[in-house]
Amino acid sequence: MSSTLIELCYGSAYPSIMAKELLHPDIDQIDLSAVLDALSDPTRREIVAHLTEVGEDSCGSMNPFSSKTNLTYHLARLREAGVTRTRIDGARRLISVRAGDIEQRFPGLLPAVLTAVRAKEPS
Amino acid sequence: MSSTLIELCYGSAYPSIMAKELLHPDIDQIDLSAVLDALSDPTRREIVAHLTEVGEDSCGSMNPFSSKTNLTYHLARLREAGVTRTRIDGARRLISVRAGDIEQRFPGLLPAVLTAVRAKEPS
DNA sequence: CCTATTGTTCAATAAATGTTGAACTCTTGG
DNA sequence: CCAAGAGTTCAACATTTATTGAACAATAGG
Repeated sequence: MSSTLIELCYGSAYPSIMAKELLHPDIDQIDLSAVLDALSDPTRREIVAHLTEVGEDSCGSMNPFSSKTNLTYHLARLREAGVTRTRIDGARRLISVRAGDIEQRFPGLLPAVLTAVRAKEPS
Repeated sequence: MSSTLIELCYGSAYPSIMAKELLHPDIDQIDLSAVLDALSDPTRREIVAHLTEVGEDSCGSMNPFSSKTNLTYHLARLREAGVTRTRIDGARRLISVRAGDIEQRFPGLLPAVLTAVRAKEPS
């Protein structure tokens, strides 16, 4: 795992690379431990469930789930694990779940987790 | 989570309770975070995969997976999460996966994880 | 150009995690 | 009863976590 947050976010500590493109693992590099770890946190699961429902959402819209700073952390965790994709849209970041990729890599896993989340917390 | 290992193992720090009955959550108390957390560790996943294959096994037979001491820790983790059941058989402990219970509580979850484990490490 | 908005970075902190070796307890077979 | 085998407990440790507030950077709109 990267040591600094900037490396975790951009895959490099180079300032020149900032705000260009965020680091996403490609399908083959998605690691089961990382995914399960990402999904083992209740806040992150709620984020994933929410994103699954709405398709795509900005960081700011998800403030109810956690504080702004902490959200950055959790979203980085999800993205770095390969669970979500973050695309830059002006000043905002739009997040979505990489449902197809995760399904391709670990069939049945995400649906099972989402079923469990919905069972506990009805939408 | 319990503070001391003895509490984690027996649900109480009372020495008189030792070696009598190990603490297992019942189905309704099995927590998704705890299960995902238990399964997020590669060593524990291998243990679960192995147990799924052989049905039931003793602590000592699983030494290849980790050191004796560490095995106690990981097995306590799995048992406390509700993933495995440990029954005492004389001087030995026989461990098995609570596949039915987990399936009832979180349908599809364990099969998906096991499929992923097998895909990575062919038996 | 200013400023509000959006989100990130940094440093700090408290707690949990995985791992180890030495000492211990319990059970069983001789 | 005693020694060997099975597994646990304990204390210690280096890492990783989740969380916070203050300061920062980038963009969009007036």
